[in-house]
Amino acid sequence: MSTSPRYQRRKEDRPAEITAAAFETFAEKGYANAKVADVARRAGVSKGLLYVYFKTKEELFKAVVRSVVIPRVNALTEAAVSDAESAEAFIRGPLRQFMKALPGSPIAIVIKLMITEGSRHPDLVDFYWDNVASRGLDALRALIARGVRGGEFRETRYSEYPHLIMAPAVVAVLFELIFKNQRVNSDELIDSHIDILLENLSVSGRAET
Amino acid sequence: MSTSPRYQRRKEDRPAEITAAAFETFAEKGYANAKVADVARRAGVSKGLLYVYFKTKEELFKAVVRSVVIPRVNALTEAAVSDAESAEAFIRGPLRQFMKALPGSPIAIVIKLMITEGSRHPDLVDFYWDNVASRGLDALRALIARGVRGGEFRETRYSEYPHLIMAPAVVAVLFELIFKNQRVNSDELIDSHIDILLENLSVSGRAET
DNA sequence: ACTCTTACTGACCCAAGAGTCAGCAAGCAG
DNA sequence: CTGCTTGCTGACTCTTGGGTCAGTAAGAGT
Repeated sequence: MSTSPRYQRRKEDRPAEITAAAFETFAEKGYANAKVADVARRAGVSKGLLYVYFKTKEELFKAVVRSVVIPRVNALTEAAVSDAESAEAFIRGPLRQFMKALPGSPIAIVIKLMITEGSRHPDLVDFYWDNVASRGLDALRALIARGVRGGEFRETRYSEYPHLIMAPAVVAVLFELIFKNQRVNSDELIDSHIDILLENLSVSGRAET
Repeated sequence: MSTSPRYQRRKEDRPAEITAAAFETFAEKGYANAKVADVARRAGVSKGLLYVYFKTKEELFKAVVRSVVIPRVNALTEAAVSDAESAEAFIRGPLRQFMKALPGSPIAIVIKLMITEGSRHPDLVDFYWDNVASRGLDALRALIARGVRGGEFRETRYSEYPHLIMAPAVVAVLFELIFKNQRVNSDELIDSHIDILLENLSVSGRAET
């Protein structure tokens, strides 16, 4: 009676599998409360093997952030600058969708980890700034500029501080993070904000609600 | 040669002193990385004594949040509802000051702790919601309602979602928390937001910048 | 089928830090 | 001055969890 092998050798896939398991674990528990043993179990791997691929828990953490963040940002920033649709259409469509999806997305978790562990990992903060925050803000600025150039929008404070465009979405993320998605309707909050935003940007003055 | 006593017995003052020291320590390190021994040393007290007054580290944490949060909230919410100044004046004055002060205030630290440890202390989250978030939002709603009633403001989405009023201030807090007050000018960001907000609320339509 | 490389395991080690407790001494009462 | 209460100390224990390594077995090569 031949037993099936107790494990397979899959050198190639291990790092990605471990990274994915680590992301889930960090998402649930936060960095400090996530045990390396948990990550290993989730990845279907022994603790020893994990330490073959990642020198320390901290290095594993950095790998997670890197692997999760970059792909998400590229897609959106590219879309924002393209001329495929009007700036207003982009705000009402893709941008609004993005904002509504934020609380449930991996980026929400990265934001949380940034707040939690950022002070102890300055290089990670730099990485996040360069690759996410800063690029996102630039994309928004470019979007508004495109709208102004095309005569859709007037010049407002939003050109200077695109932070104000994202702020409500970030707050929605925090509310769901802290209060476990019960005490505020994120979708309506985002919709209200988009209305206010576009009314403010509009060249034609106030429309009826 | 008589030595001065090695310690004084000050039963009454100990809890408050320990709570204060704990707040500073949690602020610097976060809950998980703060050592009880550090708190004790900072309070000028032995670890054993700390455990006389607080059964566990967690209970100490709750005591900290309770003692820090309540006094701050009362002052502002009361001012918001009083008729001493017009709603617009209140927004341009005290509310704006409050927003600018937020990142450096204890509330910022409590927000961080809420994000970090909230999931493990549901009763604390409830406490925070009841005594801070919910009350703050109600006060803002009341403020806007007062403005509308007095003919200063028109009805807008802000009445429904006062979250949108605070959102930029919260984002400013996060930026300083994560990026250590270098990469955004919080004060100007708040000023810009207040301008946009009041323009939107104004019954008379758009004014010149 | 036999060998050899190496991906992989899991028992182990050890530092860190939460929580305990027997005893010490401040300082009031008589 | 003496005794007694109790606020206070700090050395101790014990658990938790990050990190190691000697050994095991997958599975390719011959």
